[in-house]
Amino acid sequence: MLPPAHRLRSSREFSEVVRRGRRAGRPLLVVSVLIPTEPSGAPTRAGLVVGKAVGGSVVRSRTSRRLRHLLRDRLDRLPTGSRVVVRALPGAGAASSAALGDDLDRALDRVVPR
RNA sequence: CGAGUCGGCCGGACGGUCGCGGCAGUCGCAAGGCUGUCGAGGAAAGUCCGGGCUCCACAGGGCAGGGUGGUCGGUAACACCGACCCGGGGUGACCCGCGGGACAGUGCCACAGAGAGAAGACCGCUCGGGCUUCGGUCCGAGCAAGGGUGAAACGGUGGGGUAAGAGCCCACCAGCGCCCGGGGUGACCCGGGCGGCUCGGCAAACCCCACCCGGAGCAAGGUCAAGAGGGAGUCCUCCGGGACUCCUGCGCAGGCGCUCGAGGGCGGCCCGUCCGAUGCCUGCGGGUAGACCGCACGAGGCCACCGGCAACGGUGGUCCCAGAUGGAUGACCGUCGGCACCGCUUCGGCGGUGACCACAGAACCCGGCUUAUAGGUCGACUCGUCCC
Repeated sequence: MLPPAHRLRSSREFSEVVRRGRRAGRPLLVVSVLIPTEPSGAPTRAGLVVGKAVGGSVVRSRTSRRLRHLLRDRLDRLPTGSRVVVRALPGAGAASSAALGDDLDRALDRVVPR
């Protein structure tokens, strides 16, 4: 888990970010980001989607733990107050942390304005 | 030393950097910080049985339905466990058994075969008669020993008997039924006697018998705030607020009813019985959830001693051991260990390479069962061979 202040908690927020946010796909994952119109002091919040297509429960848990650690180190790259959802694609279960981090970096590059 | 049987345990280790959740303490108005401590499994899995717990209007009788099925014990309970009995397998340790009833009734027994149940005569055996090319062949009567079919053909061996034969008769054996004696709590076992001379299998076919079973499930269920409002979220904003979406003992419309009772519960049906009034039914629109409790001290783990063949029980001591809720229990790096492959080898090993490291992730909690599982380790026992 991320610290409570940085978590997305409800199903409604997840679908909102995925539906209305900017999206960037990579072979292993898809990143959706919803950036507030005006910068605010609110914390950046994130959530993961790791579905059954990724693998069994052991594989899913391992994948989401890896993604969580990778995402934590990159939260400061997003404007404060933005919300982000990372969805793992079927290949993610077999990927190493390094490969996942690579895809995550490239996706964020395309989604975040500089 | 070799082959094997049964059971128990472990299932990566250490270090570094960065992190997460619970609890306790402490600092702080608060957000949060700091310190300490704990933090996945033997199957957490499949969700197949059994219970605890919670709610329901205490759940009664009959029918229907479901389950169990050697005996005795263990247990909260079980379809589980232990010991024993019976049958089968193994030289043995030991293993396997869906193990009540086939004289309560109904039904089925494929293929092959003449015949699959109070069955049957294909080859065959015997006697009589006809024909004969003297090899046989046809008709009638008797028979079921031998052959053949089959998973299974209705006792076996020997003798008597006969035209040939047959429990037709006799002896022994097997089997069935009944009786007596002995052992065992019991399933059952041991011994003896008598009887008709003989009776097949399938109940995981219907069925019969005995015993057991109320339903729904932690999204169970409860507490708190608001009082026609409240809560959650998004967007806009002139920061006063406004708009929209969703949820809810909420709303709107129509209907029925308040002891002459709408409607409903007691799993299904019947009987019976109970509940029942700002209540109930129908339609419209709307379906993954405000916070907290339940929620982790329990049929609990470990260690002694006692009882018991054992499963297990009793007494005493000691320990506190996950509790998340978009869901913690970890991520990365290094060293070691193991495995596979390659090279070298003085056969002891040495070096290198490898996105090689079993099955698998708690969600109310326990007891089981079943299934998955790389590798390692310990113990008891059996058989064979050799040595002393």
